[in-house]
Amino acid sequence: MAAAPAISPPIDRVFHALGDPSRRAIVERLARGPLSVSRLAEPLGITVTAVGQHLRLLESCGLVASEKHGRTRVCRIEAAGLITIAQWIAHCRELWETRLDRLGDVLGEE
Amino acid sequence: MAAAPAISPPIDRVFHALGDPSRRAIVERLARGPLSVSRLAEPLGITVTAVGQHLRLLESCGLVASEKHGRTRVCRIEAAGLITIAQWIAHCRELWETRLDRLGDVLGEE
DNA sequence: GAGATAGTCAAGTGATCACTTCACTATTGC
DNA sequence: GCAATAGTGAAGTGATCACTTGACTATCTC
Repeated sequence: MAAAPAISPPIDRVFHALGDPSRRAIVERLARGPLSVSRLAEPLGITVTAVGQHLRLLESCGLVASEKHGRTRVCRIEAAGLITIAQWIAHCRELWETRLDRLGDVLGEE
Repeated sequence: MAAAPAISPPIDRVFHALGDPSRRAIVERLARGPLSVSRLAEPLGITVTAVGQHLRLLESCGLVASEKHGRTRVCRIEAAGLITIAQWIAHCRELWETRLDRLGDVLGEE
């Protein structure tokens, strides 16, 4: 066995999703306003199929939402995914600052 | 050709780095205080070699720093990487809010 | 100096990734 | 109804990933 990296709950998927430049470009672009799949594909230099695959992933981790209007799928940004990672960063910062506080206490005691 | 996903500047690497649960655990753990390589490996259930590989990646994108003291490598968290992604999120939020503002203007005009 | 301890290097492996192409199914507009 | 348009599904491919093992180099301790 080449080993398993443990389970993959949402937060993994969100970071992983944003680790890809095409997907990050999609999110950034949708932050400016809703777009169709083919519109999203245009500047990326990849096929609509590939964009569709990225969108499925982005939707699955709360970074994008979409709905079909006729034959067009309209995509828009979804805050949930971004909030997830913002919270993780905040959590880290908290741990870090708590530690600095404790360190300050110890130094203060002397 | 199976296509290239474009260039990979720091921000890609940071997101990619944090997409792995072991690496995220390392960062989280170091937020509580500095640790040696083998201490980091202990709760992860992977070899020190693997941890060393993760650390190299984490260092290369400004999430961790380390220095050798004798035969031990002491690792600590580094803010740069986290700041990078926090800024990206802020950038997205800005785009999104600007758009909402413009939308508000348009609606207000009528 | 000898033996344990801490980490590193090189090579290999199976799994996953980011794409592709080709065939197909809605819709839309003349 | 028919052709163009918008998207989806399945299968395949090369590249990268997250690990491993085994051999090696410091460094510390007695």
